[in-house]
Amino acid sequence: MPAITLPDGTVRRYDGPVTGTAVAASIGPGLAKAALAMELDGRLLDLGTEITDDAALRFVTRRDEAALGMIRHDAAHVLAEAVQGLYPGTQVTIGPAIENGFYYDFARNEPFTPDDFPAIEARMREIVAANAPFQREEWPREEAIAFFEARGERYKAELIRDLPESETISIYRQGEWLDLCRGPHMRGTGDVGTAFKLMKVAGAYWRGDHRNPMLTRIYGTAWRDAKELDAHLHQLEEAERRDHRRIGREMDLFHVQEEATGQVFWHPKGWRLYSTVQEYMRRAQNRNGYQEVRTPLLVDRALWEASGHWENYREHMFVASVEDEQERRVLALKPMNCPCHVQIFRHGLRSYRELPLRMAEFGACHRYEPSGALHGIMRVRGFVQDDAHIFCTEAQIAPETARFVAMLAEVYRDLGFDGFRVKFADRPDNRAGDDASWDKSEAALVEACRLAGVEYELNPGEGAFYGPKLEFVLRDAIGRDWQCGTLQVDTVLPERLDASYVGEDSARHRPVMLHRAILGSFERFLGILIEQFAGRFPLWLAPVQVVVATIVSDAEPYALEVADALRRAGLAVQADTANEKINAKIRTHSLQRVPVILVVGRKEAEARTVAMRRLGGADQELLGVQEAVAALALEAAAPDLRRGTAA
RNA sequence: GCUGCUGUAGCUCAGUGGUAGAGCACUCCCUUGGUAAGGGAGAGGUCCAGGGUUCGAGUCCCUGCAGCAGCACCA
Repeated sequence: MPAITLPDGTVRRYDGPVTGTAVAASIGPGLAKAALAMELDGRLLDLGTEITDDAALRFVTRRDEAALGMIRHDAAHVLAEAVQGLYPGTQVTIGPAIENGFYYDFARNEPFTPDDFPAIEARMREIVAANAPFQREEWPREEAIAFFEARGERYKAELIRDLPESETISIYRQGEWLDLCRGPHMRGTGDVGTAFKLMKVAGAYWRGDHRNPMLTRIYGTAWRDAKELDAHLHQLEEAERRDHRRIGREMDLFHVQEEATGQVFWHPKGWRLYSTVQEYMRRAQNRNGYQEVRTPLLVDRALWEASGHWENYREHMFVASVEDEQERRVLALKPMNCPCHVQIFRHGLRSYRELPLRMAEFGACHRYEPSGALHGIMRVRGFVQDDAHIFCTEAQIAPETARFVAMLAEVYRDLGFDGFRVKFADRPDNRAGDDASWDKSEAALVEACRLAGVEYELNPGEGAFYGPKLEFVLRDAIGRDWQCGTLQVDTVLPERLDASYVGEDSARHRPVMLHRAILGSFERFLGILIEQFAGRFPLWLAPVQVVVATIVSDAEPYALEVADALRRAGLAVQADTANEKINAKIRTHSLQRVPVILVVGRKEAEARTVAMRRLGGADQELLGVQEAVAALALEAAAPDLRRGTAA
């Protein structure tokens, strides 16, 4: 006699076990038509599942957020059926729903290409139109293995073999086709709808392990209706329009070339942007009690052996060797700054009175990243970290964490980001240090988060090899997430490199090292910043802040005078006195995303005024020269400096 | 690193085994104009590199390099 509680609180009683389909039908024909699946005591289930006990029930309809995942998962099944129908001999493996869509991994000797998509999509639409019901069956394990092996589906057979004994082997049929699947599914293939599209084809390792064979993955996107699909496709276009590689080229910020793969040639405008951010960061660090240092790029391998990097990351380090009659020395370009900072800390006796000691460096690091990892200026082999190490006592971990999070929040806000999330990455499989010290450092970091009021989600097993870390994830203007900041608790490196200080008790103690960065690397962060603003930077960050454009050549001397006044006020200004019409000049500099154009013609030259036009705006403002210079100089000040002058 | 795709002028891209193309950008000339493209002329090429097939290769094949997408990696 199940009693079923609906979301509005009403309770319906049934004489015996009843399916979700029957419950929906007993409530009303509208719901019977709309219900795709159900949530029973919070568990998403097929409508066909029998309800035997008292439970809270909620029906999932197409409008429900939960429907999206089901549409995508079902679409993956439809894709698999379509592919096996069109390309016999292709083995199926797995096909989950993912953010924005789904994929399915196939094993086939021939690769798929996007040219195959129209045929596959057409077949998928036929399958959807046929609306075969999804039918769940439970099979004995051995039977299932034998079935898939007989069909040559060795990946499926392997999956079943590796399922825990306790797991029920469930099979979902859709018409003639079937697949091993945990479920749940909607009523039938028709519920997938038509708002899907195959997107790309790519290789992917079987079970995500690079030692396994590579499968062919087909990605698709799927939505509840055509409007959502269009919005998603539009968002992808927007992301492409903002691509930092494209904007970097269009605005002449930087380039990369074969002779220095994975390293950036910063052009004058790009370097101005870089410098503006670096100067801002330097001021932020100074305000927050950091001492800036500079350490060598090329360091003897002995130090990397001592730190453990040689053992763990040798193949990802750039190694240099020198030879003379006496000896051969092997050095490596530093892949990180920490061991060098420890050398400064170790130089001379340190007192507890000096702690916490915050040592910062804009540290140029080099890592031989795998070729496939390189991406524009976001993932490179030569980069500069806004790195710092805080040498402190265990008791200082919490207050230093709080202080760091406050600094990071201010920096992100100043640089134009609304908010960030925090992830807590705990001990990885491959790690240094014993479990007791991991217990201690993880507990310390948890406590620090509590004291600092930091809420986080867990990112299990993703810590650094020497300690747990907090990861700070930015969300950009079009909703993409970027991990930039980090704070890591390290008790291993001070031990390995023998860092110590003299305590109040006049005995030697090990400091804790907090590794921390806010931007991560300048290269990556500037790439993110470019995409965040789509190249339309606020005035203080813009690499060219003002263009003074003439209408007639008679205004040229005046235009140069105005540009000079702006330059002396510290603004990045260009004069455009070219033999072009003002329309063309406006267009050129607007495409270059220059925030302010000052137009000067005969009238302005005579009245000593400028006509100021903002990027994207249609109207203009007539100002006196001095007035314009003063206003722009004020507006172009970095946010921290503006707060300073306002205070 | 792995799978697939791509590499032609500064940029975006055409190019059928038979003399290397367009638009934009660039230079010069005309034009002196009022807020997103004025007109004309000119210059610009190791067709990624090396090897092979062929009477003949930008085009076909092989190797390498680089880029793109994804996977794996990311101290």
